[in-house]
Amino acid sequence: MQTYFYITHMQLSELELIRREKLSQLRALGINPYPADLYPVDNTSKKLKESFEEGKKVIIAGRLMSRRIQGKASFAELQDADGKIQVYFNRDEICPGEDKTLYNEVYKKLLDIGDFIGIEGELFKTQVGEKTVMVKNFMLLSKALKPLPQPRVDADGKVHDAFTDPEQRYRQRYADLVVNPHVKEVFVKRTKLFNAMRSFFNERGYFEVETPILQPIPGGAAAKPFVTHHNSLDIPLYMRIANELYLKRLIVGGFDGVYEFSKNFRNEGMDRTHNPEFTAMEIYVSYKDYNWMMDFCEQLLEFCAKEVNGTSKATFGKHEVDFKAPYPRVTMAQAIEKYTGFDITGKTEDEIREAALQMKIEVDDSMGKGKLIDEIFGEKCEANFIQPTFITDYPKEMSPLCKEHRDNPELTERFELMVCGKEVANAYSELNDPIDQRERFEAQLELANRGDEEATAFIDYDFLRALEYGMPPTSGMGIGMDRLIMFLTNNASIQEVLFFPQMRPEKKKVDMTEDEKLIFNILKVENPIALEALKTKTGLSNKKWDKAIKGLTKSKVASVEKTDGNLVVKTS
RNA sequence: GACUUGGUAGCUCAGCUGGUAGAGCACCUCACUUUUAAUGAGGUGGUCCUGGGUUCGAAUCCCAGCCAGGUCACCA
Repeated sequence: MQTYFYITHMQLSELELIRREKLSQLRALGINPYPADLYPVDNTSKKLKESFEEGKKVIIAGRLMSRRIQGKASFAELQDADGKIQVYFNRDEICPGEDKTLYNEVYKKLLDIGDFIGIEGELFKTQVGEKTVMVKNFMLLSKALKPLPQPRVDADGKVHDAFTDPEQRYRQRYADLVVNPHVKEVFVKRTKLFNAMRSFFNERGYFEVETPILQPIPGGAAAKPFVTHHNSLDIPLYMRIANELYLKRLIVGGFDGVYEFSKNFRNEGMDRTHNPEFTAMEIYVSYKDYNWMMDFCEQLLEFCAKEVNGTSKATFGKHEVDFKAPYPRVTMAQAIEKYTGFDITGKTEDEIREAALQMKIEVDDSMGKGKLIDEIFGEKCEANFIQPTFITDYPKEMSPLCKEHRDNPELTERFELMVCGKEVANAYSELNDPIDQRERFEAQLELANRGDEEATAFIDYDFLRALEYGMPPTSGMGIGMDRLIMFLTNNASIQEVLFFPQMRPEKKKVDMTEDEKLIFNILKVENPIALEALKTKTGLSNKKWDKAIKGLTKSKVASVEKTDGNLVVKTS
């Protein structure tokens, strides 16, 4: 028990120990640092600044974020959900009587930056004109035991000591949000985007639904799924990689338009633009085609951009992007011809492979015609589309869920929306011919067997059964929500737009090293013990011994004492 | 996965060819009743990411590993 106590104490920094000490001093004064009572807040920092009234009585609450103490008076900043406001603590205002404890002890000595406090006071303006709350009474609402990072802004608006280390910011997003208002703003915009899309769809009568996240067959996209296991059914289940096939089942079931914000999971690599879980929005509307969906998409995005940023324009890195509709529509063949000079129309697989080789694009025998075209597009064209552009009419082979093009059986009625060289949306005239769909699934299976990792290796027979009951002509679209919000908030990294991006687990620091435990176990048997004897018993090398015994004495588990000229080790 | 940069106090960072670990802010003590990066004086605070190696001596050099960022590849 004792060991545990000392070790845990060792891990606390001086600042943390001081705050714990303050905690017990507060309790000694009869102050509960974590009171249960409701605190009757009637204002926010934002409201106070917007509708300022000299002398108005207000009750606010928030975190203490900075303090400027000048003896018997002090200015501080209180931060609530809306921002910060200056508060003024004056000893004689807070303690009108003889007892000045509340100011001298509680406020000056026992409060810390980061503590939540409630304040009753009156509005006034300082000599410099700063809108301020004159504190008449205050109450500790919650004590902070860990010190926050403290970025400060100087007179020129320059930020000093900003909390910037990405690892710490992502692992401790709570701290990031407290001290970095611009980070909070990103997530406010994220939610605005979701709300904007919802209202756009709802106004048009489309219906928000929920479909399974645990699926027996992971369909609707080509991606490696996470596998889990259901105990009582004793079957494998997969975390969804897409929700497409379920939403189409609902169109079969008779809904005119359904949409879902779908948390998807893909067991693939992580990088600046990929997180294992991410959010897609998928919408399906019956009796429409992909031409209609392009109109719908550009109107949707213009609306969303304006709702989020107040303008259709957005800055992304060095690019200025304008989401104002309409967007250019370019077929894949036109795009390839424009950027490579090669016309793919009517060419055989071998001719295209030859062309790709001449463009120095890596190809292999597992690649079919569609895959080759996709490679050429990805390599030579994609990056050129900065302003929102619809790329249309993808090769059939790449699009197993998409209806064949009405004018060309080698193509499909599909578009992707490119922004800054990246895909933001993907849409089809949905394939609703059950026999064609079955053949496409089988072709995918064959591609998968041929070694194409992107091809789908599962056939969802229940989905085919649904199609056999009849699905009306339907157009569907998926939008990568994380990617879209990256564009709208000018963030190059997906981690900046997710509250809690996936990270490798933090390693727990061991309380005692193996060598320290070895020494400690000997001490438990023989205590005190001569230093030389102890060292011999451990059998440790000089270096290891030195390190281990210093570790123990430092954490005050053991101490070395000199008695009669002999060094003796004993536990503390 | 490859390459690359980094990990030193609560935060931001410095630390040269190896020689007793530093600064600013924060924190603690004192002074200061309208300041705003408040101010003045004094002080405390370190597993230099981890583990090996070289060396009389390693934050520094070498090897291996962990974590993170970036670039590229792969992948939606």
